[in-house]
Amino acid sequence: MSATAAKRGQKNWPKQVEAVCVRQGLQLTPLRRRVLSILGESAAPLGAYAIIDRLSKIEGKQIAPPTVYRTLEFFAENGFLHKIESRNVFARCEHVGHAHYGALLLCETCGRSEEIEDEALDEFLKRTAARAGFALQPQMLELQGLCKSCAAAARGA
Amino acid sequence: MSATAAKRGQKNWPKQVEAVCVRQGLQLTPLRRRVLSILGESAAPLGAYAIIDRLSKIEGKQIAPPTVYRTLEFFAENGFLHKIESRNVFARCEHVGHAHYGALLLCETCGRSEEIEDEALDEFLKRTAARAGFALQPQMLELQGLCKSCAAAARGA
DNA sequence: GTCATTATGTTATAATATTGCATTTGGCAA
DNA sequence: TTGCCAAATGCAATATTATAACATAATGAC
Ligand SMILES: [Zn+2]
Ligand SMILES: [Zn+2]
Ligand SMILES: [Zn+2]
Ligand SMILES: [Zn+2]
Repeated sequence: MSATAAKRGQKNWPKQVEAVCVRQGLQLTPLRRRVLSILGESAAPLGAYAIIDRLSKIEGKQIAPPTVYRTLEFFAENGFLHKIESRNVFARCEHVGHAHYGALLLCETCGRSEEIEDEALDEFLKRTAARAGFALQPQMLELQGLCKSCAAAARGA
Repeated sequence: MSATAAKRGQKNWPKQVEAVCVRQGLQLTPLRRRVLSILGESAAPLGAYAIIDRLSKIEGKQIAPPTVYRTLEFFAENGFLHKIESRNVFARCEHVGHAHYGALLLCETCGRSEEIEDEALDEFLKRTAARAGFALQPQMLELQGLCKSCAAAARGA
């Protein structure tokens, strides 16, 4: 994805979420809108406490963790957000409303994540796991590496 | 892998670790041996605080977290242990001394983990990520699902 | 033995996340 | 409208996971 496309995705994400909420009768409350906006503006996925801090600034008073964790849970349950378990951060879903076969590509240098959909990957994994008698759940892989620009920078250095 | 083979692996793991330590001149101290034995006897991967509790029982006094975290770090750095980031637990490496291409298959029901080596999987992932301009680090995947026996039990239920 | 290095002990604290319960809000039926 | 229920939020306490900082002890090289 180009940098332009990434920016477009970032800008559109709150609107996409709002559209799905309207369609499905989900309450997009003021609190949820504020958290949506915080997540929407971040270049890289955010941790819960980073969100708590920003929200507290906006509200002008200290917000307690459960407030934010519950909001994040709401977004994750409804497919708007991915929790990245290997880093304890939350990333916008870049395919709101789509089926999810694929992976999150996580850059170790800049912290950004990119989401790819790939049914062939899903199939490959299922077959690989099946050889060991294992039945995989549907899931987003977390793959660690370097994004295009950080890899280029590393080569240049 | 059969249940018998799994049991063999479990029994042999401390000995394999010891052999590698001797070969590489790594100190297998009394503390490390005790932690090795705790990990060697567990059916499923253990969290740091589970290890702290068991070790404290064995030693007859409360062991502090850094003691255990440092021991786990030693095992992980030397390729004897995998930290499972999605669950905050530590699993015996089932291929001590081998190259690592592959995945940890994690059972959501019984908590056990199984390690597979698969160079083709590694290749597939690299190519998939490369299409997005991403350069993957070598890494063990974490794949969530049901192990053979738990999947069978679930079908039977 | 001296010294440097590695390993362990200990205290405190950081970072991440959840429980439980009180209060408020929003939707809806009588 | 009013009363009610369910969903959402506020809030305090606490649980869980992990690290920092510094002191002491053990080990190995010379
Ligand atoms: Zn997604
Ligand atoms: Zn990057
Ligand atoms: Zn391994
Ligand atoms: Zn199982």
